[in-house]
Amino acid sequence: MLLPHLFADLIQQATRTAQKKGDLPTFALPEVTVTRPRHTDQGDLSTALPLQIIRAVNEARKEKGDSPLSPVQVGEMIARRLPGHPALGRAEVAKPGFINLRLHSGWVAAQAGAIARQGADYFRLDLGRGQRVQVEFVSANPTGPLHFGSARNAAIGDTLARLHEHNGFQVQREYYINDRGAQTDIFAETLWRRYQQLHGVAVEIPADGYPGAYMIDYARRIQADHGAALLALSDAEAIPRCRSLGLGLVTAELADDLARMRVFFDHWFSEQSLYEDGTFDHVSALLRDQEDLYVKDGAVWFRASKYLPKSDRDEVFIRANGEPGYYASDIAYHYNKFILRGFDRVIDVWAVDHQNQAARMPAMLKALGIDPDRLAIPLYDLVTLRRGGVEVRLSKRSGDIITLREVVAEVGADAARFLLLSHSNEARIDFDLDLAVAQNAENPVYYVQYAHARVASILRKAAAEGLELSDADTDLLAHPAELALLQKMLELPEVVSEAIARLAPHALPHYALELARIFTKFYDACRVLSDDPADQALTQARLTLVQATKTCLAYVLDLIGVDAPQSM
RNA sequence: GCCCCCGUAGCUCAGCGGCUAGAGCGACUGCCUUCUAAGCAGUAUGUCGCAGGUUCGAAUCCUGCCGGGGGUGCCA
Repeated sequence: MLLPHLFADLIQQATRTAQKKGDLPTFALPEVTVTRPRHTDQGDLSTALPLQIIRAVNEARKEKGDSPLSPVQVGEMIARRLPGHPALGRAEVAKPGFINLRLHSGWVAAQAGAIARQGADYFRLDLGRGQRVQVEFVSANPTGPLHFGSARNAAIGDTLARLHEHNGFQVQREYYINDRGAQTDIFAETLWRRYQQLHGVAVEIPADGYPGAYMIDYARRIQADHGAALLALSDAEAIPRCRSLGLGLVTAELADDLARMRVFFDHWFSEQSLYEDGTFDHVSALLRDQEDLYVKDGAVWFRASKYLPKSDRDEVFIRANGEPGYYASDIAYHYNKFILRGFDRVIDVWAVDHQNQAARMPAMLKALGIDPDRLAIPLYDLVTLRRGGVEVRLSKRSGDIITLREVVAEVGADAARFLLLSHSNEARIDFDLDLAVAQNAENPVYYVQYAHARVASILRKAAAEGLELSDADTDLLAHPAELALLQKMLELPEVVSEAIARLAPHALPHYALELARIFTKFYDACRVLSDDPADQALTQARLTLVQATKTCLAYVLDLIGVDAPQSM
């Protein structure tokens, strides 16, 4: 249980007791919230409950003819009735009407031993209770290399997946391949023309084709595998062939690019397969039977307005040209996710330019009989890349693109992930690549990694001196720097829980930085290893603390997919 | 026009109802015979875009305005 929840329970019990004993009048209590105050002199955890209930208290007292109480008096009445708990230390009531609670320092110190014993399990929560969750992310069109914007999607999606799989969910990472439709057609034709050009055929790529040099690379690879064999084919035969060969090349490349960011997918899902295995037909029939489809202007429309009372807008299901629109694919796809594959929960990670599309998803889910709350769509803003202050366009159609691969090669997967995850999803990321590289050594990610390397170094040295981690007397951990370090570790489950609830991982790198800073202060203030035999017990206790720190740092770094080095 | 996001220290950004607004970078001053100085200690810096409102309490919620970005039915 999260510490704020535990303490909220204690406060609630105390308040009920105060009511039963007649200190306070009886009335319905609001939900008790306990928060982490900003300043240490305001306790480790704090609640403003007296301020929230003061009106109800005094109204009830007035009816009985009693004089009004101050929030501080109410706070004291509650604080007096607090039940005992090993984690609970002192409780004090502060000025306007806060109850500020301290953790019991002996209990805090003992957590060092618990963490060292249990490892990362100490921090894990069973939020999912085994629920199956799918995280679908990146899913960029398979028409070329990933540009740097996709790196943000990759970092967010993968970290959301890691957060879930460490905290009680069964997770599947999926990449949705848009392997049908106009973009794929143009991609296939461009590839075919490039292939022909390699063999000296005087043809041009389509006017709206893909001009990037990478298309020539793909053509070369087809040439390497098949020589001139395709030249004998007609356009009608060659283009589908090139589509298939090209998609194979691109998806392999996508997987390779993403692997360089430590992102690995469990499943690559083909949009086309929805049309080949009958899912689309089945969903169409289903909607038709529900009278959710109608014809207008030569197109077939889905009656979305029926399911979204606030909207009178319907969606094109099948376009006038007979081709299903993307919304149709999305319906079939989500039918597949929820009904055919039975995920309890699905997370689609999309960029903000899909905001309207995201807003329309609940309509289809309701039509399919699926609770819309089972689908979550975190939206993140775009990444603007600059080089020497000049914006570098990431556009896929411009020919000159900055790829994910290039940037990762330049700044490294660790720095890239840490940086991309440090911003809230809604914030646009705008950074200068030259600056990022120039500041390489000053990058916060290295500060965190350095802290981990120092921790590892101490433990290595201790092992070399024959010291073994054993049952230490953690009561010896009483230095402010030691307790501050433990306090920070104890906050981690709250950070994780919040990140999952909001589908927003950005607090994790910030937390990692804070933890690293507090460790480094401890490192500076408290010598761990000592030659003096008289210090043996303290050394043991501190080694336990260092081991706990290693566990905690490594776990957070694992969650954000950043390496935890043993040395630097 | 309408909808969504952003506007917090010189820069990049956290904080999004709680009691004295933070971090990193940058600036300035000290600190390496001791477990990694990719470090530590200290100093300086903010009308939290503007104006109202709600609340015991607002950077945080509501309304309007200003500035930036995105979206707006047969592309995805």
